Amino acid sequence: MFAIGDFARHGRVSVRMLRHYDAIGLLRPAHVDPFTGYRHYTAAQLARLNRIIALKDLGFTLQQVHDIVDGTLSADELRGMLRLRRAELESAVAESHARLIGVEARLRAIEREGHMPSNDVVVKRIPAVRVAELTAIAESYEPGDIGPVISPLYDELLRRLEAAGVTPAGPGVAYYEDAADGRITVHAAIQVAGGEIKGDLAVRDLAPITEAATIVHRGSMDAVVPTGQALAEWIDANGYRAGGYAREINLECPENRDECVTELQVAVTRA
Amino acid sequence: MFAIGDFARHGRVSVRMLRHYDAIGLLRPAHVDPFTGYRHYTAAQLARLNRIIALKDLGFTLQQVHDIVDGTLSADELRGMLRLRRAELESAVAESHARLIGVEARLRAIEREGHMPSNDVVVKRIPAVRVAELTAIAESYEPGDIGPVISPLYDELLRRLEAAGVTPAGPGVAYYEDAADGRITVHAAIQVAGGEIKGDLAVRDLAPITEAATIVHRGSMDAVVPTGQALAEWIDANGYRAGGYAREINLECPENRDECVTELQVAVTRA
DNA sequence: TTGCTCCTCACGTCACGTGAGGTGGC
DNA sequence: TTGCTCCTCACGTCACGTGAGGTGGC
Repeated sequence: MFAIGDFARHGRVSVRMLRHYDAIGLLRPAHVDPFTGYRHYTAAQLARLNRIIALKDLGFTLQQVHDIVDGTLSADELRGMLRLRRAELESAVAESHARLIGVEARLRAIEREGHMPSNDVVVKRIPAVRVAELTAIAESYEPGDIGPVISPLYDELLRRLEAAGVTPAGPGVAYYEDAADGRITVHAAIQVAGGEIKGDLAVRDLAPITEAATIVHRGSMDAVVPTGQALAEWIDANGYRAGGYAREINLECPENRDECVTELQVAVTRA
Repeated sequence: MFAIGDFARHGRVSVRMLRHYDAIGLLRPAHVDPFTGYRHYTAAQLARLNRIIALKDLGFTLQQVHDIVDGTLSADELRGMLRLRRAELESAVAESHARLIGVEARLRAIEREGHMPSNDVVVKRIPAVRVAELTAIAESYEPGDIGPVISPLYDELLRRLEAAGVTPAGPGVAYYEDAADGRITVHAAIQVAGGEIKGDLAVRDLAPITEAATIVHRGSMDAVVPTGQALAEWIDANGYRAGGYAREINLECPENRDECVTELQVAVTRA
């Protein structure tokens, strides 16, 4: 029989852990003195303690350890738990690795520029969104070619929405597709509620994006190029690959165009 | 200006998170209605939110994010934080990977044997320990050759300790080294307290073991071979390599030799 | 009037670490 | 008598999730 301190020493665990395992019923002392409350353990219980520690070291919760050690799990259920744990660990490795890539990219950036990049990229899921839209063709993806096309498109879109008695349900969304001869199809869209829309307007559901790299651009869209470039560099440095043109979410655009706030969203996949 | 719900939607965070960031001073709303307490955010604050989320996604704590975003950290301090984070992430990857190896080893064992191995191996640090000991030579590492050598050695050791007026400070420790011609030096040792020991006894400090794979053997040491084998198999299946013979810690040995409890400890390194 | 959004507490999470305050045996 | 070990609470950790209970504007 060992006192709790000796047992803890042999098992390389803390006394507090043994008390905790007692409290949750995972490892009850072989004997407890009814007067003093002192716990006593047998050497044979060290095997059980090792079993517990070994499973805990695999990352199982104490509840799971309890189920495995004392539960009446079939071999199949055990296999299932181990497979699940394996999958979780694979994700954990992948996630830590992705973070590592991100930290290393920032370290390189700080070496290059002397400070951290001030404009931050976030990867997130974008849900599907219903929009009303008008489209037109622009000569190229240059801001100089896009601006003159998309501005009147939005003016017209808002006019028609008003005529149809519809109030936008969210921000404007501009997006782009390749057209023939290197030209670009420009979509001037705005979020609307679920129902039907009468009048001269196309209603579309934009597909959700599982993983979109996003960046916030502040100022006129005429000056979006450096922001777009920062986004592209981040995507490259963090081991992603961009798929297509960025969506532009017009979050706010007051009188002064230099105070507009736009979010760029581009679908990405692991390179 | 966005109400908290809209701002949360655009930022893909929960309303609760925004309230939390307000509470800890990480992201204060641009405006709070003095009557209703309603929080309002500007689109421009989305850039700050993204900055926060991006850093959080690298695994920094909110306190660290706070320091990075608002603190007056020099480029050097920033570099230091990123390097530390990098090191932490490297360990995290290694740890998850080691766990993954362990889970996979168990899955293979369960496929092979239809159930989980019942005898569990734990890797732990063994601190240095001071022992008094006697040594002798055995013909081989076979239990049949070891037993007859070590038993009288322990009898003699205990006799001499008693003669010297010393009480053991811990369990017996047997360990082994290669001698000439394939023979084995047997050390029959027992833990003693720090002071001087008079009399006919060698006192030695056994070196600590940084990483020891350990297993608990129950029963007579005559039947230790399968336990030793289970330990060796685990070491192999989990990507370690054993260094030398196992130490045997005699935790408990009552009259009935079949109820002895012994821990085997063998130094390991990553293969 | 009914939804919807917003608000402020406040508990729960997970596996213990870390005191506080006190007792029993050498 | 002084250390040492043991005991039982009970708070703190980290970043929110999740009700409970209530209010303000369309």
